[in-house]
Amino acid sequence: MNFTQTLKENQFKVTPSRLEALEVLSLSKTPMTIEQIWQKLVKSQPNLVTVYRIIKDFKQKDLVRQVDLQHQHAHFELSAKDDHHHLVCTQCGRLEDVPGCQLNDLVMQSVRRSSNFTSTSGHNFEIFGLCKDCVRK
Amino acid sequence: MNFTQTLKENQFKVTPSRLEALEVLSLSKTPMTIEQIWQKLVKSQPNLVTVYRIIKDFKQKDLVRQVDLQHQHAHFELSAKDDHHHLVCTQCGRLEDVPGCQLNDLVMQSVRRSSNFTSTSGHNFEIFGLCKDCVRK
DNA sequence: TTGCATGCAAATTTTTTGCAGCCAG
DNA sequence: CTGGCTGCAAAAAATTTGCATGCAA
Repeated sequence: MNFTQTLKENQFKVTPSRLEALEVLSLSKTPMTIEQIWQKLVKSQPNLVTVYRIIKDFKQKDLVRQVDLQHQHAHFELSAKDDHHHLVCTQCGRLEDVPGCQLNDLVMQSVRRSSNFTSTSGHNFEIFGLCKDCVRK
Repeated sequence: MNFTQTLKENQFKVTPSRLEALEVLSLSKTPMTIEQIWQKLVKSQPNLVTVYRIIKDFKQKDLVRQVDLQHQHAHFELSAKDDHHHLVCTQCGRLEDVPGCQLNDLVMQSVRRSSNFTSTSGHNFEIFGLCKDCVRK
């Protein structure tokens, strides 16, 4: 993927922090917290505040989506990634991706029946439970 | 519903704040923030910190589920309420319930295919978009 | 009476804001 | 050049913790 172009298309100036943020997110297999993203930004080394701002702006433009794993912080992942869901351990936070998304019909149906909404920008689907390690304890 | 019994079954002492918290949650049509719950606790008038603790304990025992509407704070609703989903306006936070839940098959299927999880305690499904009022702007 | 519950104050943690200087376009 | 971008410091917001007292069981 061409990150420079992605930024330009979304009316962002092309800066090292933004480019590296996109790179880091694209390389991550799991949703990341702001703090985690920040620690991976080894080349540009921006201020933590800047990371907050970058991700917030990305979210506004739907470049990233926010995922709530109910484990302290908000997590973020690239919207461009395939739709998928998450299995989350309520005890230890362990995370597993559920590949594919069979929710599009349901999403469209829900919107069609809604009186207040006519379109959607995305959706979240997380399944919570205890992972096998935490079940044992 | 008998709130006293609910508390006893979950090894909680029966206190005015806890009883009223259950009552308030059961009367609410939408998920509430800690702050909103606190403001509704007019009879017991507990400290805000106490509400944080009560809801945290309830969540631990799966009496309430946490819902992330991506609008500043975490929201909570009674687990006992029927499964349903939410349509959330990313602009103004407007909320609409999507009644019923057609996800049980998908949840079970996901767990069956998972290598790390064997059971679930719940799931969240939120659809984000712009409500009709915010689309106009 | 005994230990969980609560209030209060304070500490932590998380996120946002203001402002000056910097740099991509 | 010029307006958006960033760093730094500080503020604000959200949540947690410690400890003394209170009250349900």
